[in-house]
Amino acid sequence: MSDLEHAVLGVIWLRQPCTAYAVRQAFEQSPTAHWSGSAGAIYPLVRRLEQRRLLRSAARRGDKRATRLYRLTRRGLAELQTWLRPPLPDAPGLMNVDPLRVRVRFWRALSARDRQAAIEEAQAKLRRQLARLAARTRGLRAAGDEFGYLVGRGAALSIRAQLAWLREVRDRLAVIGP
Amino acid sequence: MSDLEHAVLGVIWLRQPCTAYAVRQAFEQSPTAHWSGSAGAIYPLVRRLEQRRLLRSAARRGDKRATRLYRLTRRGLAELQTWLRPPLPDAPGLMNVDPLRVRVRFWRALSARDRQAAIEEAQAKLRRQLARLAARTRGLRAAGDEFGYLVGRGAALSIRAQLAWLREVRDRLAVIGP
DNA sequence: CCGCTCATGTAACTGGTTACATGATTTA
DNA sequence: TAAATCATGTAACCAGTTACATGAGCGG
Repeated sequence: MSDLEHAVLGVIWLRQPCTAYAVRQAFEQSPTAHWSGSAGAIYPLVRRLEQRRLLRSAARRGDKRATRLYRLTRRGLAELQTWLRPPLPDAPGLMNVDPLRVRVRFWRALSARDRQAAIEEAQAKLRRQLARLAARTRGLRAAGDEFGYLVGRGAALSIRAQLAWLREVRDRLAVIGP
Repeated sequence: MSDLEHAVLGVIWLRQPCTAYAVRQAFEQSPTAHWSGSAGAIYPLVRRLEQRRLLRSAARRGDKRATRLYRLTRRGLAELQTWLRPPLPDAPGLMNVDPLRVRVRFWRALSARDRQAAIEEAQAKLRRQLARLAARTRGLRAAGDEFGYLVGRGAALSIRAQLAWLREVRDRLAVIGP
């Protein structure tokens, strides 16, 4: 089972009973762009999870649409817990993937001016992202969503690490020149 | 064009002239597990890049195999630079994806004991990864690979941020209890 | 000469995305 | 009542993985 399948299980567990549409929104509104929450991904996936008896569903009463409300079965919760508990994926699979870092590997191909510009743009975008995230995270904390808050903190620390790293990159490149 | 295609362009630019096989190894040996560097990905991709005149290739002299040595064309280098220069992807696409953070979002489904165990395992794996990375990065610095070194520093800072975050998670969960 | 590494390749599959389509319900 | 949102779905596509196959070159 893929990480997306497990994450969907998790989202439904947090919000149950909820529709597949609500799951889509949860992914669409997520600050990371890793999963789009596209209809073509979510609806077939949710159906698969129900066929495997990890989810069960019921029609929303007094709704003439095909709307279905999903909940986790006991097996579904067990599967979610197995995914969350040790053993975790190996260290490489645990390391996060940074699209900025991927690019910097090849910055030798850039002029000093272009590097400078790239650093400044990345800093600006990351700072804006950090501000958005902070607002969002405060809301979660106020709403009593402890784990949502912690995840927000993790994202913030991660962006700060990126910013600190960018400063290091800037300083070092200034020293070594073109 | 995908990030992998651009990254392949970058790897070849750094090592040219080099074989597609060498590109595969570069991805396989990378500390992140994001791209496997599988044959089924790399060989067709490199051929595509050559058809688009971003790469050119020649047979290795005195080698009766089908070995081909690739270089970037002027267009290939221009394409690489365009990818590296601003505008960068939007902030969400610039944020890194952390498989650990994804899981913690759902830790409410875990008992206090299991959370504790998960934290400890993650810490252990991240510390080991950090040690491996440090050794590797020292080597790059010694070899005069300035950008390789900086990327290693970025990865190290990122792992340290993860570890700092895990400490925060541990402390906070200890306070709020089950 | 045997086994390992170098080197290329393909077929079947998987796990998504994009784009489109439909219709019920709610809100201005 | 029109527009926006809720809600589900599918077809075509795409990028990348797994697994397999082939063969040259090289070191012990």
